[in-house]
Amino acid sequence: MLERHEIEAFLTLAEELHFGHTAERLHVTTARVSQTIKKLERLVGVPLFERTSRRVTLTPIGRKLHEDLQPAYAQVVAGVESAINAGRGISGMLRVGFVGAAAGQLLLEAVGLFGGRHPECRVLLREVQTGESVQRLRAGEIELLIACFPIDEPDITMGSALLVEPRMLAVSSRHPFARRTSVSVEDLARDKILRAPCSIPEHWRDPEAPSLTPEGRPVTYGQAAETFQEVLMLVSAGQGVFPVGEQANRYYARPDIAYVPFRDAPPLEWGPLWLTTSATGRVRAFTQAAHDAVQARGGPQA
Amino acid sequence: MLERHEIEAFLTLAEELHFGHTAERLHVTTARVSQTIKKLERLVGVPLFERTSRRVTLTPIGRKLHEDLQPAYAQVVAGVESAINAGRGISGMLRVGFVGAAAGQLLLEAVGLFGGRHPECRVLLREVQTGESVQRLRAGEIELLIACFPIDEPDITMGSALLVEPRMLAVSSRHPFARRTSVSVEDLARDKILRAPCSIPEHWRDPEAPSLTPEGRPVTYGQAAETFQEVLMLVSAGQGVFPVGEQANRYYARPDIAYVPFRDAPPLEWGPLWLTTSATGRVRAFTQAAHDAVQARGGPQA
DNA sequence: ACTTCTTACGTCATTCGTAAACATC
DNA sequence: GATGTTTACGAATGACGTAAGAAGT
Repeated sequence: MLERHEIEAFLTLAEELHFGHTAERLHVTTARVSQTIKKLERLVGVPLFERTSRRVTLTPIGRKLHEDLQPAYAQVVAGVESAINAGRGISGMLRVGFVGAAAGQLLLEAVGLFGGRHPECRVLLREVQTGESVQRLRAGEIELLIACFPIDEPDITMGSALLVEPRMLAVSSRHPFARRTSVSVEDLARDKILRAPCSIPEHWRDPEAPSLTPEGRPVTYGQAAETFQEVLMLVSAGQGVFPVGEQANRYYARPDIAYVPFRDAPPLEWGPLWLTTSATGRVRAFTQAAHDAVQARGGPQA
Repeated sequence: MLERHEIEAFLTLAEELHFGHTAERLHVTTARVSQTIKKLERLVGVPLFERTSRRVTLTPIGRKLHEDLQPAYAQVVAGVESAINAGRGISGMLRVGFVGAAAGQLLLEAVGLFGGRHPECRVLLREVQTGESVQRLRAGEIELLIACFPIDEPDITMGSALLVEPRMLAVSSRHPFARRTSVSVEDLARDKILRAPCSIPEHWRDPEAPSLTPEGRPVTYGQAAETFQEVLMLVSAGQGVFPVGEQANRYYARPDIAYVPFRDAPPLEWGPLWLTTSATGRVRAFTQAAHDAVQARGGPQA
């Protein structure tokens, strides 16, 4: 079968009908065009062009080949370009999912910066619930997810943190902890912890005894919830406690919920997450914009 | 833009979803497939395949690219093949070389059948000498060669046998064997064998000891000859013996030569040979006609 | 432990440009 | 003789296979 340079030499010469112009368009020498065409003709078995040093014309078989090849090859080129654009390009649409309200303001700044840099790419923001966020990525409903780290899945890549905030524990306002000024990780052993995806970082747990606190107290888990509102409802009902970030205090302040800071928990990190196989130009450009927006504010801690 | 080998590697892998099978189909190593795909993915910017050492699957962008490329590339291939068929198709002229007189009658029947089927294609018959027959093919002086099998060249394809005839040994009429009613392959060790291309089938020889008979007797070779007349001259002069087909008895009967049948040699096969890269429509059509002509007679044995 | 994909490296084929020859007007 | 195509030849890119390595079942 034909090599790329052979097809392109043929198609270009069939258009230009001039070896010199063809060579110029392809950025090669005329000698090369001549040899390439000759090789093609050896393959096909008959001349594709009739040529004197004054005029080049297509033979009947050459004309037929051009008619067949030209649209087909254009389609090949278009397909590849479409793939490159999908993978590397920064246009079309980028669907960004976000969990909760915490990263909201941040996200708006990132969208603004990204939109200024890449006006030809629309951004669609969609709220997703914690429990379904990863499926949404995998299903291709969103290309990028802004959520809290870490998500320990082999096919998902985490970007750099956009927001780093102290941990707090959400408890019912009638809970004994509600009057504390701070709690410890060890206190988690003293009530049920409600379960929601991404609620408890893996490194809080001993890998060999995931149900123990760092000092070895047994931890018990309560009911599982899919959305943050469900969690708050269960907390309010006294069904358990739930570790959150400081931002919850601002966006989810409720009289029936108290947020008590941890004095010894590592901070909670929020940032971009995407399928490793879908690290497209759009995704990279948006995470870059988000990163830059955060740096402009003074970093993810601020 | 993509090179041919890149497109084919991608399309094949997208079909096979297995690097090993892909490499086999493309006649390259798996390492090459891996590198080619990786290069493609660098170009597109995202993975096209998701792979572990156990499973290979298309990513969404890979699937899209396959859907775009597959039909387009098939059209390119079809266009080129159509041109090749038009160019080297069954019209114009076909030059057929033949070795010796043995296949002469057969060839005439084949030409007659072919001419009836493809009146727009002229057939030029040329006698070629054994020693030069393959060069004539390679030089493009003939497109098809009717000679005796096997010719063990990597770039040459053998068609199905047109004529299968018992082996005989050509000896001088003064040779002791001349009075025998038959000879054995083992008798070859008792005189020098004259050398000519395609005289001794490979399967007569032990691959690890090609100068031994099946039972292990040493075989010695005499002078080399380029044409059959040269061989007969040397045989007549008592310089050695030479294995031939039964037809030699008919077309090359001479008082100074005796042809003694082998009682234990595999038969000699005659048939069409062509450059694998030049299996043109004309060549295929002619070999088909020759095959059909032989079948009409009752097969190659008759 | 085995299969399968990836990486590293040396070798070789093929494309490339330069330059001169050739053909046509 | 001017313009334009073909042939010849040395240089360099890059595609290839081998072999060792990594990863997953």
